[in-house]
Amino acid sequence: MGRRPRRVTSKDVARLAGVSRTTVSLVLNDVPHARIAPETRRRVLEAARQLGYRPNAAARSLVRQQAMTLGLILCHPPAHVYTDPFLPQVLLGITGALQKTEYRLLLETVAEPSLREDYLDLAREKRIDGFILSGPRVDDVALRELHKEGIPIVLLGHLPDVAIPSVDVDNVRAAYTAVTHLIRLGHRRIGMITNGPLHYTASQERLNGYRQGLAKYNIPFEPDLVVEGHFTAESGEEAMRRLLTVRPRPTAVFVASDTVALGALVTLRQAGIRVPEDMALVGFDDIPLAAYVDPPLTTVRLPAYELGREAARLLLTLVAGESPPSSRTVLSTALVVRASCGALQALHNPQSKGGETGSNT
Amino acid sequence: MGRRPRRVTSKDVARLAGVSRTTVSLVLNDVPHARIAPETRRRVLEAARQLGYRPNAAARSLVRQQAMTLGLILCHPPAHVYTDPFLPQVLLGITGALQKTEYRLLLETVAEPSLREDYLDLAREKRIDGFILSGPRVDDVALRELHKEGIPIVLLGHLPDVAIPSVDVDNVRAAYTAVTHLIRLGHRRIGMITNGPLHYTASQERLNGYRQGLAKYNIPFEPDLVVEGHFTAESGEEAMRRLLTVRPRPTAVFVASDTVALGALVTLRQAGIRVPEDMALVGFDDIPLAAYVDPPLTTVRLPAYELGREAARLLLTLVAGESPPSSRTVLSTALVVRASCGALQALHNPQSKGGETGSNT
DNA sequence: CTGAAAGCGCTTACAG
DNA sequence: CTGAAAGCGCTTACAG
Repeated sequence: MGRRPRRVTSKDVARLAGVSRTTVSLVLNDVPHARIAPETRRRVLEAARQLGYRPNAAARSLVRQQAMTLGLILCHPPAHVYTDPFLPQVLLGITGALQKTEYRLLLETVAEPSLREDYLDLAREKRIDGFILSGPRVDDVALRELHKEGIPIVLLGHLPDVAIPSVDVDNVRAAYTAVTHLIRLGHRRIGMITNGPLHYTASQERLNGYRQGLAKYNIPFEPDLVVEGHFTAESGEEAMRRLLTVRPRPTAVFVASDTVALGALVTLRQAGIRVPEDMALVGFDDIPLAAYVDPPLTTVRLPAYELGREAARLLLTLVAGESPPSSRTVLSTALVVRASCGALQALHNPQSKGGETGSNT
Repeated sequence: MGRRPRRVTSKDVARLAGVSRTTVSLVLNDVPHARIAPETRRRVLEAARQLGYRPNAAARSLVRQQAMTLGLILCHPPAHVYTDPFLPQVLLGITGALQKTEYRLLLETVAEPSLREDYLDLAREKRIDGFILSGPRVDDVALRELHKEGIPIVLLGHLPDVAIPSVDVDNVRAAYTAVTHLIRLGHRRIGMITNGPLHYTASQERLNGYRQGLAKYNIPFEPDLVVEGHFTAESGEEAMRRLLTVRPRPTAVFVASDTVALGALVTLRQAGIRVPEDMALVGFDDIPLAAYVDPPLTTVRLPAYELGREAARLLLTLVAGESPPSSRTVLSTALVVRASCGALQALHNPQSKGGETGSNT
């Protein structure tokens, strides 16, 4: 490590350009109503360039009362984040939307117990001007508090009966589509493995979609046919084992997470149950690898990149003080039909991997 | 959006506690040599609590000349980040290490062309006190410049002939282990699919490990048997197709990325080539799903969480002005033997599917 | 068209 | 043991 070079401040630039710091600031910030002589402007720009001057972010934040930083708060249990093949895309969507702006992204992961403290402080210290909260929980009181205080917040996912702007997919509808797809393929006895515990809004909603799908076709709901997953492939393995003990055995299973579905697939393989011949499977998420497992997974595509991008855009309008066009953005999902549901087989096209897609919106 | 409540500053706390702002600062920061009367301290603490006071981060940064923020710069092409099942774990490792500290994490993704500008500015604006750079590239000049200026930097990965502290695995050795494992199983004709283009240090090194493995056993290196992957499963599909045209055909392939290997697996399936009976496969990374594909992937485990954690720890000592115990941390990898390499079959593992267990020689 | 001055909210010598 | 004052590096009315 070398020694830090002397800091260069606006004072240095002013001196070199032979103007005041005011003028330096005016020029560098391109202040609208400031009329600066072209020659002066040139001199300032040149001096700044020559000195490699960059305005100090802290000083600027202090005077502007803006951190120029947005937060991304990840409220998932470690087990989830760990296997989340989804996060990178969301991240890319967010940073993509921020790219042309002066805003930067602060990342915070929140362990369960300390929910409150952490991002409350982040906002109160004015380290961030607003934030995206991924994986909001119903029991999160700090969140409602912050929202009341006027901190710009966007939920990735959503919360019932809270007016916080959100970006999400219609989980109910998506699950409904997945299940009715199986029903139309002739299945009447369809199991479900949830993606996570039911206090996660998304888990609950996907379960609702499953029930609505059954109801639509007058298939009675059987609690025994629903097993809870816990985000991991491992939990899918176990859930499927449980499901296989139910009699009569289901002929199809809707697994509300591809990662969990991969675990289920392993159990099926070990039990010598062929997919889709003996058991049809539909997943959820369309993780990048869903097309590459055997058999390729029929699943519901979640627009991860777009979710991140839209959340960031929404937050950007919020911190700009504008009111957003809509405070609840719902992006559409699409059923991606591959081999695991058996639909392709019915079409005598066992090789296909891309599959047909049908939008559900 | 409600209206922002009046900011509470140290002045408010001082007034309520009946002391000066100096005393407030002294108490709240627990300044070592300040002797504050217990009763005064209590009053200050109580006032701060009552008002929900949190020191303004910008003001604090300005006076301390520390942003209390560390950067994580992701220098991967979008295609890589997109499918990186690895990033969440690294992230968790980093935020875990930062949890007990006052440092926060700023995330920056860098698209190829604009390499220079972006994080140069971040550092020059003093928005970050130092950073972790993931995926350093040999042609990155900005990086060397910043390092010369004394900005604390830790490389996730490493660069030849640069004295920047780094955290990495020994890619050469890991690849060597993977390849010699195949050789010991009897293979003599072993192909390789790289994880990415060879200007990535890691890709180059894994290729070197492959060559060293062959050399050790006096197996001549054949350029035709090496095909470049590009981080994605799709690229693995294509690479394997190319490899299958080589005559005589390899009996085993080392794929330096699990994600890429999954693509290779698809090609093999489509060609009716059984793994491991007709073709043995060893991957790299041990992505969370490696154990859940068919056949389960033998691979090299990369300690993703630990890499993130160690990088953060190293950076923390650097920004604290201390010199680190070692400026090059090398974490160890481990060969994880599953079914795809055929080793389990040789042991008469009951799990293995039917078919001959013929020797691979 | 440009500059002097105040102020953002802290911390930290320096007095007392 | 505690307070008045300076200063971190900017921006922004306000004069001129």
